[in-house]
Amino acid sequence: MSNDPSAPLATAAVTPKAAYHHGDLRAQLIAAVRELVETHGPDGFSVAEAARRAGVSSAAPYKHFKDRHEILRGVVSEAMDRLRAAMEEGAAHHPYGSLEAVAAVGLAYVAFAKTEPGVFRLVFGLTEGHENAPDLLAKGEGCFGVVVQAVAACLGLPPGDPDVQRRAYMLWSFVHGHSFLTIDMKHKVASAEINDWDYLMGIGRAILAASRDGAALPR
Amino acid sequence: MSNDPSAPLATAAVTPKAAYHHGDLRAQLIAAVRELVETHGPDGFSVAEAARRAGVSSAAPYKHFKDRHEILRGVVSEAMDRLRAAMEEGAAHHPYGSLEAVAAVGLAYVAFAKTEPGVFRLVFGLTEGHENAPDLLAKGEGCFGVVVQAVAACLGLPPGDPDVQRRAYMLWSFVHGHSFLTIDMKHKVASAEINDWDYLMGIGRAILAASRDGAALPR
DNA sequence: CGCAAAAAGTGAACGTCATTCACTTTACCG
DNA sequence: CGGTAAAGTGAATGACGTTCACTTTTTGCG
Repeated sequence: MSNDPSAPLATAAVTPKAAYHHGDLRAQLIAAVRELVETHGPDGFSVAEAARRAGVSSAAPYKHFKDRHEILRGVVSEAMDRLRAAMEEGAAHHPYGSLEAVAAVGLAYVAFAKTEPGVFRLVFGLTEGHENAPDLLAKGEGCFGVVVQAVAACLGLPPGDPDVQRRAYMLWSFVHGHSFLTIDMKHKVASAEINDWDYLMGIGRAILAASRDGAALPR
Repeated sequence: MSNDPSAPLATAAVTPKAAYHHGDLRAQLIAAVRELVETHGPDGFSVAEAARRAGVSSAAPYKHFKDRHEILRGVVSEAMDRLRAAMEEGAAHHPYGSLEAVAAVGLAYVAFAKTEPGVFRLVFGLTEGHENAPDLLAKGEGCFGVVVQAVAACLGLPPGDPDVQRRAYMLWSFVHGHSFLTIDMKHKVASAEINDWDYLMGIGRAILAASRDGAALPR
């Protein structure tokens, strides 16, 4: 739902429950909050300011969201859709099963973190009201699935293979950590001059190449 | 400063600027905020509640901190001291230059994240008022230095060697990502049954063992 | 077509919070 | 011993989150 980030301004009955008075507020609120999170950090957002930007009263958002947390969850949900799409598109630009495809998935991940650091942090920092949100869990699983699929194709193994799962998790840890350290600038030693593509190709090679001998592989 | 987390309750003139009326409020506020961050998440903390727990009025904290952000920074600073100490202690339990020492540093890192997930997230999620905080940057550098030193000793190279820096950064990315994914439970596939020690030893071996041939090493 | 019910939005209200200010109280130092 | 500066108080201010009683609009249906 709400797959189009830029909602039409005219009187469009997109969904039966979306355009009574305003014109799809829900989506506009999410967009406003996304902007606020990006510019003022994950904490520097307020329902009031989002409502102000959408041109409605500060009570209007509560017709579409139960909490402030639910608005955040909406932003996260939308962001995870975009992240997954970016990862899939990255893989699609390279031959199926190639190491490049794996690296491209990671590159899309890092690029997302660099482009939208505030939202990225929000996605992986949400703790308040998200624990029991099955949709977000499922989307996280979906993102991980993209990695798993690329790794499985590269190794020529089924996605359910535990070795595939383990290597995919390792790659994800690596890319996730690199993304966070990059946007945190808690490194400034090596990361600044790191070429992400070379870095990711190297990591992928190190983790996937060991499949044949298994010597340097953990466990 | 304020190296003792449990401040004495009696009238103790620990520092000339610490025990006029209350009894080292500053430290008690930081402790209270640390608790709040841990139980209610990084956002669910308020100056008022911290002051309440310390038994002072809600205006008292502003005699010790400029902002709420400055309190957070205090918590982060103290946490980074503890993190670094834990990493050093981990390394000290193993022979100097051993692979085990490197893994122990990582294990301490992961353990910290597991023990204090809220504070851990705060440390690496602080974006509001921390950009120009040279002390925090320096402490982050200090933590990274522990990794660098262990890696340098293991490889028999000087800490300034670019190869050491690069490998240390890779290890850090890995451990950082694994820590985050663990506490986020954004994995639930493999991480739950992962034995951290074996995992970290394997990672260390994979990244440091390639020093001799360099075949599977990135770039 | 016409109307009732539900959806969507408003404005005021309440309690909480962050922050400031004028003020008291207390410890220290010359 | 008296002054000064640190440490703490309490009230005030403005913003925010959330609720509530209310209006307005849309829609579904007889």
